[in-house]
Amino acid sequence: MPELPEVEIIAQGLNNFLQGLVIRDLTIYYPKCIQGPVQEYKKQVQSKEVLEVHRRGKLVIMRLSTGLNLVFHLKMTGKLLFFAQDTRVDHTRVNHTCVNHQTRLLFCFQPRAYLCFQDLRKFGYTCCLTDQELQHWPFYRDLGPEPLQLHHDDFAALFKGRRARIKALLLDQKVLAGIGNIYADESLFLAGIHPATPADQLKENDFFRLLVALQRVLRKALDLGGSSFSDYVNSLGERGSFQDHFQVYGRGGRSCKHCGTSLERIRVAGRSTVFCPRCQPVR
DNA sequence: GGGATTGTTTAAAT
DNA sequence: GATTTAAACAATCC
Repeated sequence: MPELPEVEIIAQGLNNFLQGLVIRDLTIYYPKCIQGPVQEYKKQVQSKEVLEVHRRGKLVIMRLSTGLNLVFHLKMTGKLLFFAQDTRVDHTRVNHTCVNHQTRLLFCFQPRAYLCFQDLRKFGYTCCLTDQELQHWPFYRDLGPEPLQLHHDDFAALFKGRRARIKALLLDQKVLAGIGNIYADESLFLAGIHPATPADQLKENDFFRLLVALQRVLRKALDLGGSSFSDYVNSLGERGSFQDHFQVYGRGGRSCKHCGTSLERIRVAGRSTVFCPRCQPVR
């Protein structure tokens, strides 16, 4: 469930730790997490230097020397953990935080350090793409704008003439990049907008409040180290605390922190959706 | 063992 | 054709 704030924190951490390091070895425990030919992936990353690590949408992108990009999508339960040089590595994969039963990949760097890709659910994946391949990859190419770098004029335009429910569009990575179930529900609550409202029924003022709410929620989550209600941890294995500030997500049936009304749980765009019928009325 | 979990893709419907 | 919705899929936990 890492969404924009969690992926951003991971990418920033890895940028600090991995910049300038050279990939010396890669151990593959679960080949299916690699998209494309596995041996080619291994060959491509071998001896490459990490130039920089950043986030785009929910993707972690590690820029390597000679124009290659190591891309990760963490999906629900993916983790990217950094281990410094003095970490003991247990290749038997038993009861060890660095290499355990969740471990799918282990990168070994020079100077000695490790990057461990763990993923309980095995939905996460990685691929190695040239700059050109990355630009032409449909998922990457079609990503919508970054919510934190968006101006109010451009925001309303994203929804112009669209009848789909506002939450479905917030979750659509082609409309807006990086938003998932948590931050969609939380920002709609803060903006006082019912998640099932057709986008074309919203007024200019609604879009203004929605972008303010969205950016406020994302920034607060970033400040608090992300949401760790399940298994998210940053690149050092540390939990965030934004889950302690959820207003609606995962709180169906409990009372609204603002007005006391019982929060409702419905399905929108195939996903569990919680909202306050009083603070977010249908209009 | 069925249901819930989620982000994304694909197919079907409008 | 474009847009929208629903179903399918990945694997695991409870």
